[in-house]
Amino acid sequence: MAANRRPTLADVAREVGVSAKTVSRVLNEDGPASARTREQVLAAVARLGFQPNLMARNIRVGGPDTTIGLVVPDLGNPFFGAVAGSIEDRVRERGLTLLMGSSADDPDRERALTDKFLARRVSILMVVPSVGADHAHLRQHRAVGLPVVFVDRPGAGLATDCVVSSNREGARAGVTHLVGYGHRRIGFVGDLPTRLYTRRERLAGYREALRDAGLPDDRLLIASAHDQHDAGEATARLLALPDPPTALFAGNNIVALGVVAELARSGRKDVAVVAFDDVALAEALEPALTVVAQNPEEIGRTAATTALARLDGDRSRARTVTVPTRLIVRGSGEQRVSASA
Amino acid sequence: MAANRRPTLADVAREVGVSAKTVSRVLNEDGPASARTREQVLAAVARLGFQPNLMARNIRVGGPDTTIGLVVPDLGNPFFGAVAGSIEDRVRERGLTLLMGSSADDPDRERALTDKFLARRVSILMVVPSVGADHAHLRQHRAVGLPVVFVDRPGAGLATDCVVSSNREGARAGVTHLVGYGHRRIGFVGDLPTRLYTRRERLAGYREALRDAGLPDDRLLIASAHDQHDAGEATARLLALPDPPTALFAGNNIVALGVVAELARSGRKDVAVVAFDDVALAEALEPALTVVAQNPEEIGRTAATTALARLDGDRSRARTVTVPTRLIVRGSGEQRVSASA
DNA sequence: GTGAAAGCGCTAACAA
DNA sequence: TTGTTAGCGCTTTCAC
Repeated sequence: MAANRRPTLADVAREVGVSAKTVSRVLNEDGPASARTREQVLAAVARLGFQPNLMARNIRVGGPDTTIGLVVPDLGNPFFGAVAGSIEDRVRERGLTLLMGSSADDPDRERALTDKFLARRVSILMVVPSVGADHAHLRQHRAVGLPVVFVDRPGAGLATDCVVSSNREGARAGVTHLVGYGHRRIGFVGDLPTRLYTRRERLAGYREALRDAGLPDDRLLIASAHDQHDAGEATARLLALPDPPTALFAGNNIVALGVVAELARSGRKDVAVVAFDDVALAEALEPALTVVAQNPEEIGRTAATTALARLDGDRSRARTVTVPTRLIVRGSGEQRVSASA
Repeated sequence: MAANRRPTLADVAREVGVSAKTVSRVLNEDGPASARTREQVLAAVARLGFQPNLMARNIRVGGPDTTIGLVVPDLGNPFFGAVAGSIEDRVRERGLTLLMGSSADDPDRERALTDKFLARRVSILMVVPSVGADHAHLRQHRAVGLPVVFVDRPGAGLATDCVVSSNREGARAGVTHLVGYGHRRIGFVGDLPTRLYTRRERLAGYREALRDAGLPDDRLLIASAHDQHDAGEATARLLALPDPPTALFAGNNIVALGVVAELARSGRKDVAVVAFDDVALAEALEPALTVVAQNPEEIGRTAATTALARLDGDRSRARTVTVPTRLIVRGSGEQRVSASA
């Protein structure tokens, strides 16, 4: 019960009868040390259960901490989970540890998190920027050598490295797939807010595909949803239109869940669907869900690689890397337009 | 380009013409400060873009760092993502930040992560323990006041708080559901390794349900898989048995994906299924997937609440909290046994 | 091969 | 209301 304090370097030194510096030397394999001393020190360390205080070390050494700060909108979203896992894989070999937080797409929460990360002197800062967040304040940190990377979306007010999916091209390919099966009225169910980069890009890709096909862009066919439930309702509303869509394009993984669930609920097998971002069990649906798959592992890896290069002194211009998406045709896009139209 | 050093408290103090302590006071709203001084300090802080070094502060204050270390097997698994998000939600109000890492269920990686977290003097340590990991080394830290909580599985070699799902009861309820529809040969597809706590508990629940129903426990009906792909193959093997199961129980979310995908691939609608842990789109499958849903949010919340109570001085005995599961009947468990048997 | 002293950036304790 | 001194746990620097 005695809240005994943790042993320090000095405790170990005292135990062995050497100076603190000697212990430090042994532990960091810095400078020389006699075999005998080394042995004694190591024994004492084990005996006392000494664990060096990394914060104290960092303070003295002055360099950045061996952590990497990552802000995502939602830890529970599998897409961001996959990105985070990929980042971790890539930076682990460099001894970096992940400091993570979720912003809920709230600029204030994002700012609070990045401020905390900066106060901890993270080695690298990665952010999935929230709509409305400004990142001008990060400029000074970047200037002092902190790599800042935006992930999934570009940030505002700061020119720095950025890794995104090929949202526009992907959406265009997905919608073109639907057009190819004769659909002329294709609904778009996007996420919110409408100013969200991914939403805008994917909508733009949708519109490009329509234009390519000479189809009109009917605003009535464009819906939005915050979450899976809303996406289901938006789907129902679209299908209840006087002149309803015969196909739907889902703007992200969460929306896709809602769209697919609603079609299943209402037994509408006649509506073609393509979703942006892959979802679990897509291939087990009937029909199996055709998707524009993102590559979260590659996004994470690229972001990490870019940041590490900066850490190693890469001073080249900020670049935006676009990670390709891939149309995975599984069937749901192939419902032909019925004669009713 | 000049890798100028970051401003320190002393820089701010010099800029204003006061002592470092005064700046410290203003920033921490410690002690008094004249309106004028406060104003000047704040202005200088903004002008220099000063951000206090949290590590230095922590070192001096001596308490634990305002971080919480969390080790999960896989950041990309939505179950652990949901747990992590829930923990973060709960501890954010206390100003704690998440330090996260994935162990890949490897005891060495787990140990490396916990050691790093301990070296950072985390306020709380939460671990989803890997099979084969020993946690005796954590005892001394717990003794010094560090709350240690095992999540999803009990740890070995250390009696401390633990939060788990009602694995056994849940599995039993799920299998009983299948028994209720006349199934006498029910396959179990579990995860690996077989020594995994959740695997063993769920298998035990499965066996209890069989025993309750007076059904034999046929070892041939028990399969294992590491990942989704393997689970699909295991499913195929089970169904290819001379006397195959008419129903399957999937032992976790990943296995469920494989089982369901394989049944879809082979067009086997006659096989009943119940899965442990909910999966996205379960309700959109045909038939919709009946699951024993876990409650990752509640698991995370409970783990966090328990740990915070310890931080606040709760010295009561270590307790294991079991978070209830819930059978969500959606249809896939209701395929009746065909006459062929 | 080892140690003493100084200092990293910050705050506790005591003055003034 | 403000400043001074000392020291958190560690490493750097320089001496021996």
